[in-house]
Amino acid sequence: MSETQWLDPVEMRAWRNFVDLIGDLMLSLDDDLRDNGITLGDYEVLVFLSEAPDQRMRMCDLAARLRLTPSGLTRRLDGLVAAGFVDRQVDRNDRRVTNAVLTSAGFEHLVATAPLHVDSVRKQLLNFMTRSQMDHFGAALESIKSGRDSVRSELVDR
Amino acid sequence: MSETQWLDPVEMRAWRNFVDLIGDLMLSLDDDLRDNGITLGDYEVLVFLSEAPDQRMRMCDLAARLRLTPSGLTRRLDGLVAAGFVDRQVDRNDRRVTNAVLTSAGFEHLVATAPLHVDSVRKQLLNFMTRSQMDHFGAALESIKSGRDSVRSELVDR
DNA sequence: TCGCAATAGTTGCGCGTACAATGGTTGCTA
DNA sequence: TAGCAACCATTGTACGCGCAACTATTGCGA
Repeated sequence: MSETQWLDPVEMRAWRNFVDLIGDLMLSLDDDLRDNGITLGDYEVLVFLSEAPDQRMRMCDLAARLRLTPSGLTRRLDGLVAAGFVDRQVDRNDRRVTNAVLTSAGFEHLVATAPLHVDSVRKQLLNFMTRSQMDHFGAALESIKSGRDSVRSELVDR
Repeated sequence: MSETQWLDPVEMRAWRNFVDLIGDLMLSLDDDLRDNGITLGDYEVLVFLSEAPDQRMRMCDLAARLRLTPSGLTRRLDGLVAAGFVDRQVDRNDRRVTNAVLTSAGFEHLVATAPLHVDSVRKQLLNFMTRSQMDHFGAALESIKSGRDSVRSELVDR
C-alpha cells in the first residue's frame, strides 16, 4: 500500500472549481427551465427524441442516453405521456421493446422552450467565457471524454 | 421579441461535452465512493466540517455550502448522526441554531476514505488532462465562477 | 417593556429515482 | 422443435430531497 498522492495546488484548483461550478450551474439551469414549466430532466427527453431518427427511441437506449435506470425512465415517461408530449408504442418487430415517440405536441413544446433554454445556457455559462476559452474548453472536454471511453471499453464491466 | 441566437459549433461543442461529461463523471465518482461505504453527498459533509474552524458549522451555513435546503440537510444529518460521524449541538449563544460537529469517528472515516476518493478523482478525470490543461481549466472555471457571483450580487434576489 | 417580524431548524407530504423481483418476448441450441 | 437463457419493460419498495407549514428563539421598534 503506497502513500497517497494528494492533489497539488494546480490539480486542486481545477477540481474544486469544477465541482463547485457544476453544482451551482445545474441548479440554475433547472430553475430557469422550471420557470417555463418544464424540468431539465423532461426537457432532455424531448431533445434526445427530437434528434433521433423518426423521433423515436427504444426505452433501453433512451435510458442509457439519459443515464437513467429502466425503472427511472418508465416513471419519467409516465409524466411526459400524461402531458401528451410522448407516446409509447410497442415495437412491431420485437414485442419486448416499447418505443418512446415524440408527439407533435411534444415537439411544439420543445420548439417553444428551446430558445429560453439557450438563453439560459448563455446567461449562466457561455457569457462568462471568451471564444478562445470556449474553444479550448470544448477540445479539452472532448479528449477527456474519449479517454474515459477508451479505458471503459478496455475493461469488460459496465 | 428578437430572433433566438442559437449556439454556433464552438459553443455547442463546449456545452454538450460539458453536460455530457459531468453527468457521467459524477455518477462514477459516487459509485467509487459507494464501493467504500459512503455516499458522495455524505462524504462532502465530512469534508466541509473537517475544514471548518473547530470542525463545526451552523446548519444553515452548511446547507448553503452543500446547496441543500434546510430540510434536506436535516435528513442527511440524520444518517450521519446515526452512523456516529456527526453530532448535533445546540448553540450556547443562540439557541435557535444547532451546530453540526464532526466526531472523531467521523474524522477517522474521512481519513480512511479520502485517499480512495483522491484516487477516484485522478482515475476519472485528472489522468486524462495535461498539466497545462489543468492549469487553464482551473483559471477559466475560476473566472466563470467570479463572473457568476458578481452578476448575482448585482441583483437583489436569491 | 411588549409585541411583532425575522431567523433557525424540524416535520408532513409528494415527487423522482435506484434496486430487486416479475411477466412477457425472443433467440439459440441440443 | 422444445426448452432455456438473455433481454426488455414495468411494478413494489425504499430512500433522498424540496416545499409548505409549524415551533422555538432572537432582536428590534413603538
